[in-house]
Amino acid sequence: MDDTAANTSPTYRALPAQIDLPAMEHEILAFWRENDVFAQTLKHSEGSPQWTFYEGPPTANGMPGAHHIESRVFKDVFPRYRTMKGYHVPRIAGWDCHGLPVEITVEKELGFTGKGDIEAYGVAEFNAKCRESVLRHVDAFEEMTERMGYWVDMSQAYRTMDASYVQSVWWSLKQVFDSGLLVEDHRVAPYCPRCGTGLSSHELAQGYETVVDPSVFVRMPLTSGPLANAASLLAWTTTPWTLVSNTAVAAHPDVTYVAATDGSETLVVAEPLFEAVLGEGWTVTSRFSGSDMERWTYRRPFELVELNADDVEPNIVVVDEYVTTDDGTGLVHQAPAFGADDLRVGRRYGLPVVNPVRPDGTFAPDVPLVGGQFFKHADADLVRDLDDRGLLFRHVPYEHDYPHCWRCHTPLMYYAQPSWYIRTTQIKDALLRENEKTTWYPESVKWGRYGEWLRGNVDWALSRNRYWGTPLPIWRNDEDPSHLVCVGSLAELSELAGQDLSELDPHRPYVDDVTFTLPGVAGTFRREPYVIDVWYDSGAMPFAQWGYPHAPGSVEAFQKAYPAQYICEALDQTRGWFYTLMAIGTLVFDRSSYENVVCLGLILAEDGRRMSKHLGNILEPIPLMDSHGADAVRWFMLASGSPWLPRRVGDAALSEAVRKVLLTYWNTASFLALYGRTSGWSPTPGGRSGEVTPPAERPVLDRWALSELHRLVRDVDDAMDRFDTQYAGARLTTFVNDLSNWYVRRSRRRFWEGDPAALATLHECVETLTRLLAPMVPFITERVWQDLVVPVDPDAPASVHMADWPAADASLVDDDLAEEVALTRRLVELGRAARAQSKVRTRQPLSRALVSARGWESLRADLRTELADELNVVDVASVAESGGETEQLVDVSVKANFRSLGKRFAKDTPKVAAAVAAADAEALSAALKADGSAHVEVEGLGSVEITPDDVVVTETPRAGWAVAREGETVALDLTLTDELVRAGLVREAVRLVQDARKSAGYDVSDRIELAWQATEPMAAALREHGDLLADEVLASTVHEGLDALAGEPDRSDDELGLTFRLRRTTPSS
RNA sequence: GGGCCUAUAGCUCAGACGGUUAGAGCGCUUCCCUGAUAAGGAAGAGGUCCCUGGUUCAAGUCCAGGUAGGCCCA
Repeated sequence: MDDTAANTSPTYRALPAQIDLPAMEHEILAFWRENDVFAQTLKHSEGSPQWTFYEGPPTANGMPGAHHIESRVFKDVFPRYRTMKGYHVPRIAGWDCHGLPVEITVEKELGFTGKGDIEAYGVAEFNAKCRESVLRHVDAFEEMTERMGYWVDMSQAYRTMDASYVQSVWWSLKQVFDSGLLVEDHRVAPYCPRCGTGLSSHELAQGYETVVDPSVFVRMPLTSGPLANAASLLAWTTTPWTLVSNTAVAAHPDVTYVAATDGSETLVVAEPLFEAVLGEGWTVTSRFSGSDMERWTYRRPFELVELNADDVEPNIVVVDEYVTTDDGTGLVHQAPAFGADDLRVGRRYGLPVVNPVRPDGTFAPDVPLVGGQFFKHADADLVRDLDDRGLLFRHVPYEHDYPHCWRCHTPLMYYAQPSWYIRTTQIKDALLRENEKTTWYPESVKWGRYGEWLRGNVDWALSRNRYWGTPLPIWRNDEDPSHLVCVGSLAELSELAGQDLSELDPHRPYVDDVTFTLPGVAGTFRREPYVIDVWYDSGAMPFAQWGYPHAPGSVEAFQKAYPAQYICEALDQTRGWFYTLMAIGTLVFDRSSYENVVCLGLILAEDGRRMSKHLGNILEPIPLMDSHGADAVRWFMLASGSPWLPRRVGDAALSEAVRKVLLTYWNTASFLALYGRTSGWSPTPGGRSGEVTPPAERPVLDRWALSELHRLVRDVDDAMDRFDTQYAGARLTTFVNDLSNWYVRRSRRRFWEGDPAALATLHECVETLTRLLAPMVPFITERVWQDLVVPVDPDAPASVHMADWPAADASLVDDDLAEEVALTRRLVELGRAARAQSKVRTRQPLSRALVSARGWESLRADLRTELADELNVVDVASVAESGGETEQLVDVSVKANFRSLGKRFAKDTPKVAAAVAAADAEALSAALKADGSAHVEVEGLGSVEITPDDVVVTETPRAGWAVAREGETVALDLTLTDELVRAGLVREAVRLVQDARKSAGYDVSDRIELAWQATEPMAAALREHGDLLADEVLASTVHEGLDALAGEPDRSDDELGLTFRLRRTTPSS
């Protein structure tokens, strides 16, 4: 990076044509590190309007993967863009430290199987292990973060386990508590028996797995009602283990049920399911509604546990609207301990809650048959027993999605237990209102996946019977359990407890030990022994990252940074972080905490499958970036395919990004450096170019390049503003290609000659392009900035990432010119096609090309020259200009232009089109040319006026080689004169000498001496055009005859009859 | 069962406002060009634009209904 060259005037540093991208990136990383560039960009922008980004904290107890790169690229690119746009964009990293995942990792390491082991080990010791394990992979995350160029401040990362963070969470819970929305309730909720705790709905959402469960149809003989002892209810369940706790069978009050017999027995099922369940051979004997069946009694399937129901009769038919006839039998087995609906209905009928399953998921030991068995494992024995007793009607495997613990994969139970809830259902309207104000990318998530979720909102089950988490800050009076105190900070707790607890670790078990009394209140207050859902922690980060409102300065910091303008995570956070952020923001501040949210799709392996250790198709982040370069990976993530769709990442896709975009850009910059240096040119005063030609006075291609550049600036800015990196990427790719393969290629001669206008144009293009690319590919652009901008511009910012985002200069955009160049390039394509078909190689000059195209007449002369030069013809002319004998020389065809005709004729378009096709093409074309309009007879419409816009006229010369497409034609006159042949031979000779120069390793500016010997007609050609040859190959002297360069090796081409020698005359540097 | 997304060349994907020969890149074949390029260019092969119906003078594009796959949920 250091400039060792003692230049007399500022000039570019040399950019090697070949570049090792990963190696270059490591140099740039060192440069950023040494100069603290990220911190500088923040300092530089201080005082500017703030644009806030929130970092969703990853859990650092697992290793980072390729999908982490994806989200981090998107988290990086827009803050960089906004920084260049003049905003202050602080970015603070965070680590998610609490929660079940951490506990489970530690449990596994210690070989624990359940909570008993933890209690025995000691909660303090266990939590200390958790604290240690949670930051275990921080190094790996930091390494990846740095390597990929994700700028985020990790030095002051917030950690959700820090005392200030926890207290901030407490403060927010107290707000919720005070508003009456934090309440205890006894509900059936998903429960993980292994972890011994309930789960929230968003945790539940993480853990569905497809499993095969037994689907059983069970006979439950009726013991009262009209069918007593004559028929059985046929009930259906996929959880046979809950049959032990059966207390009722539910029917829908309005559904018709039937009793049907096959001659040997009579069964009751819902009429709509009669055939599906029973099949052939059954006859309906009676019909009744569900409500008719209410309170009929039946014999329960198992007598393994006491029902304990003195005042009510158990095992009755109950009715409720929730019963469906979608599947099963329309008769639903009820076990109030294990189903939310069951509990609700059971309560209505006063039915007992029978729960023989202990919190660890096993049946109580004293239960016959299944005592001690894990609930899921009991299915087999229970089903066999039913079968033995003739109660099993049918038993089939049933594949469905069943919720499992999102971390330990244990099947969940729906289990009645007391829990603390946040009544989010009561702020549903506010959540919908806040969602309306939020911009989602892609838009469909807003009212699709996420909106659905909000509309079906259920209360947030907040408490967990666990150890490593933010403790629930609620203390309960042991003599009056309804008397609760919610504590918002350690300071508050100190005051209540009458001792200084400001240094207390606000975790279990230490907070559990804190008790207090209140004056005039009997009893002692003890903490509710729960920790809270870890998702609450991350959703609280907008304020908790600052320790708001307790920490000094946190109020100011928070007010400046709430809400965020931008957040981004993968789509799986829809019901996770995206929800908890919005919910907590709305609960506490009545305002969502973010305005724009980008949801990213999955990153798949090259084989189209999810990356997993199991499949062995994981791409490790660091090796991936060290083989292709972080810029290539970033470009892929940002611009290849749609960010919100699943995408396959692999070597092929990455190397394409390298070749098509990064290297093409690099080579253009390298080309500029080469010729800028060669000609001693520099864009600043002091260089040779002191006076820069104003753009308007530069040659046509320069003006075109600048026009394209400024259209690009406009489009890319627009796209980035809409968070559309895909479109930005597509536009940038097109421009890089146009600049390199049209502007530079066509302008090479001017660069060889050191034309200041060309150099200035290319410099402006590369410099601006570099700034446009900088947020997306920060490494290669920094390198170009350091080598091509910093050395020549004393006012240039020290890093491209401190530079201003380019502003489009509308005055440089010339749409007419763009169209003319587009036409020229289309004609070039046609000409090249004609060349290829005619088998006359491009190096052979031809006398003329004939062109027919709309817009040709007004095509400016310098573009016609470009065309002639590119096609290597002496002259280009229009078919019409080629002589008065058009009729003899060209075929004319006329075709309707539907787009134009459709606007005018609508329904009649086909008729007009047919009339155009039927018309005399030559006459029509001639009339259009002469008068600017023509008439055709259309059936039913009479004479209709046709303008040139309404038709596509294609003129194809009958002689020569012509290629025509969409009304545009290029024809080549293949007549070769001796003169043309000699000119072609000279070009062949030039190419041979150039090849020789190149293979001899000469520098592009080296001068040579040349000696040749040739047979006819090559010799004649070289004698005639010797000056041209000398000029082209930088020969200061040309000798006919080889002797002048005795000692140099012969180089020859037999086909052309040429032998030559060359020698470098410039002293080699 | 519900919601959302996707379906275009062998592969990966573009296709503003509907316009009549549907494109690019990769790969394949044959050439051309090259004094920056790991490039560039021309031609060829390769398509029922998932299916069916509808709207329209005109549908890959708009509408409805299906099919298949993905994600998320019940």
